[in-house]
Amino acid sequence: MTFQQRVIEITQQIPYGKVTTYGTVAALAGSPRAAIIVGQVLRYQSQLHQLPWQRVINKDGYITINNPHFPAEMQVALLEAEGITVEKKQLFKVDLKKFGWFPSSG
DNA sequence: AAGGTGACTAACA
DNA sequence: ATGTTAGCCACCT
Repeated sequence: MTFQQRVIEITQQIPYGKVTTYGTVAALAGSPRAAIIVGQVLRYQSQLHQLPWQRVINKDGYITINNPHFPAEMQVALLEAEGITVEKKQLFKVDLKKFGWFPSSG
């Protein structure tokens, strides 16, 4: 079981209408300091595994995606389609207190 | 197999 | 509040 496989499984467990952070996924996958790797995994595997990659954002609630094929605007659209409020006037910020999914801390 | 990369995060300033 | 720096570590080639 590789880190990558764990990331994929955990991402698939994020409930519809909720979001979590790269750091949280990394921690659940067993490497709390490998948050940046979570992003790499999603970048390479999101299409192949049809992952809900849009539900993973950074710890401050901001969308920091950097993938030409999946721009931030697309991620915002996908999140809003799930009923998640995105503050477009504040760098695409999501309220983690309201929409965050943190199984290990709650 | 070794090295470059970066969808992160915590410190600093 | 913004901008830079360092540490991180598994991804890919």
